[in-house]
Amino acid sequence: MIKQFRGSPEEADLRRADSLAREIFSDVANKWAFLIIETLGERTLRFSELRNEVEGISHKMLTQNLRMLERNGLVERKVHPTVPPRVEYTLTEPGQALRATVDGMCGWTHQYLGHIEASRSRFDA
Amino acid sequence: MIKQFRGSPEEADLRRADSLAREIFSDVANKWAFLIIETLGERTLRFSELRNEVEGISHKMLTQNLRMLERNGLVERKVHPTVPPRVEYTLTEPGQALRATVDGMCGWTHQYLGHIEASRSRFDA
DNA sequence: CAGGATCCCGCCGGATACTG
DNA sequence: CAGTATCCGGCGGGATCCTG
Repeated sequence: MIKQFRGSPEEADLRRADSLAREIFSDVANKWAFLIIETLGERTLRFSELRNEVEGISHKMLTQNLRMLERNGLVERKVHPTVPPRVEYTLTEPGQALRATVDGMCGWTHQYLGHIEASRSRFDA
Repeated sequence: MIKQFRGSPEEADLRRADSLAREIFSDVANKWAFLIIETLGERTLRFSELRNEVEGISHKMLTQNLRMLERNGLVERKVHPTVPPRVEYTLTEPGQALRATVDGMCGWTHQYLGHIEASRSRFDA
């Protein structure tokens, strides 16, 4: 990504920004994060609701990814101090922005389902 | 995703399509695949060129992901029967379509870099 | 109900060596 | 140069138990 500015004073900053970008990319570009974002959509859901709707996710993976998303400011975590506790998750504005991308990928998947299935059959032969 | 059509004759097909979609999603929604797609862009690159440009990827991960992408019909693999061998990889049309999504995510990352960094600092405190 | 802590198995993925 | 095969350490992630 960085090819120019070799040795220039801006270089250090650019490298930092670049490595941070890569780090964020690694965090977020994972299957579970995407599915969570997609499931949340514009709704507000509780932990257990997410657990039920994101098919196949384990307790642990859900908490881990929610923490990660919260840390990066993509979801807001709201705790209601009741008993039993009630914790709600909502996409923030950056989260919503990313959701547009994830939506795009879902659309892509459905659009090319046929192509892909055919390609697989060809390849596996 | 599937809520309607319970018990209808279409149900089986829908379930298949759905599970296939999830499978594709799991395949493709991973860091290395994204970075490879992004790196390829509109160019045609050799194995070793990819290895150099996709920073930090190992030999093994590169081959694995290229195979996966080829199998799903996202990249075309062209072998030149010369010695030494020359193998070139190019995004197919479905691959290009997905690249649009990945590009979107890259843009997103850079756009919200500041927000995210700030959010992290807050969270880590 | 939300979620930390722990245990532990499986496989992910890096390093290395070998073929065409 | 591109790619397969093998080995193996580390951690990913599931299952389970425990708190507020």
